[in-house]
Amino acid sequence: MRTIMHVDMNAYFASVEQAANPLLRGRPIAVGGGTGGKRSVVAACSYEAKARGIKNAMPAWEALRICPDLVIVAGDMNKYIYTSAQIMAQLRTYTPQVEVFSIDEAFLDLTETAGRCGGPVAIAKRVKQWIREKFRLTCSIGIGPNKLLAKLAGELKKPDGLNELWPPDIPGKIEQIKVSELCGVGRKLEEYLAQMGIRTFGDLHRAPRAKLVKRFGAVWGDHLWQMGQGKDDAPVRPSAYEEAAKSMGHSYTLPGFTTDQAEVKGYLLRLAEQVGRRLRKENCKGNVVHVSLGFGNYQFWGKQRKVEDYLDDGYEIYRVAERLTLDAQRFALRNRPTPNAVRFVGVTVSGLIHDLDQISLLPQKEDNKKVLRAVDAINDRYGEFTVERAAIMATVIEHKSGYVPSRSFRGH
DNA sequence: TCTGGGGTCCTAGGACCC
DNA sequence: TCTGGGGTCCTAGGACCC
Repeated sequence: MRTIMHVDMNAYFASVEQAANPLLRGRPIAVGGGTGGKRSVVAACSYEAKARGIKNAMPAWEALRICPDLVIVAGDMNKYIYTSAQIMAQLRTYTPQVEVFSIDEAFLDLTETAGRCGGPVAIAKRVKQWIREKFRLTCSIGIGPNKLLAKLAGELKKPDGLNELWPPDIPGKIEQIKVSELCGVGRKLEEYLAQMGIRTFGDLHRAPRAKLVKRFGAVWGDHLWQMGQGKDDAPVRPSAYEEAAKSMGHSYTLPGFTTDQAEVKGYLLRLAEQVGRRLRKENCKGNVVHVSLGFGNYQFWGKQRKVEDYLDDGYEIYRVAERLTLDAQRFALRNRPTPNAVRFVGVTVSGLIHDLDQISLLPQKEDNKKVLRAVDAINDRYGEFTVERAAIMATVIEHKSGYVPSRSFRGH
């Protein structure tokens, strides 16, 4: 049997901010996410805020309504990445088998090494102490025979917990856990399972395999059944084996609705340029362009097309995306009382190939390449969109939208 | 009560080829 | 001429995660 440990930082972003600033300690605080302003959401909140009813992903305006003295702090991603990297490095001193699951979560396979360090519980205690002394942060640690049970074990004791879950505890100790606590069971699946009378882990444990397979298909049905038995074969995968990205995209929610085609195209171009820049930075190209528009009321329209060439030039990506949106007009006319009232724009490129310097297929025109590299260099040095195409500038000047491109972040 | 942003994986149906 | 079965590729859409 394996020995797996799951380390989960408690209220990570918010705790880092409280550790850095004594004035924030003991107070309900939230770290803002999204694009900022009215549409921003709570990316992470302190336990004091949780006690007041604040939840992750809650819109900022709602959070302030519930808790007027909530302190909203602008996130500082660099700080979180820096702290996280040091914690992950410390975890690797116990085993090289560390899977960085997200910025604030990791799995360790201690099967080979726990014996030498006095057992998994002793390791967990040392990890918790190190993190507390070094960063003033707490974490929850779960230990079990696989990732599923290790994560669940930690989940049961929050914050600052240390808990074990082994097969004899199935389903006893976790009989009453809601199925939605399981990684992979979201809102919809929870709903479907409830229709079958499956609400708790205990219910799932007793559900016949055939019934689950019949309802959810061979892949998910079997997966759910395995979970119900507390089984999980998934290996801990060290980050060295991290797979290359399969798609890259950016999206933007407008401050309000717009019916102005030119404005929509301006956003489309801007997003395409962002995607292109990232593709070049990561030294890859893609040959499938996806575009999606939101028309309000959760009416989303999307279209994708595979193209002949592999692209990393934002303007070329834009041209494909722009052509794809021609259909969107018809969709909008059919589905919306107000035609073309766009609220959301997204551009994604997939079908990625990586490490182009070695492969060097589909040579681009040399001077065009040089221009792109020069623009990249300037933007790398002075910030995103210091230099952009004239069409984008026109959009910005015209609408003064206050658009701030931002990479997303969120922690739990 | 309602559009945050960036991803991955799975299913299903149609087109096309042999 | 009509029909079959198997495989692959492409697109659309849904669900979920952090």
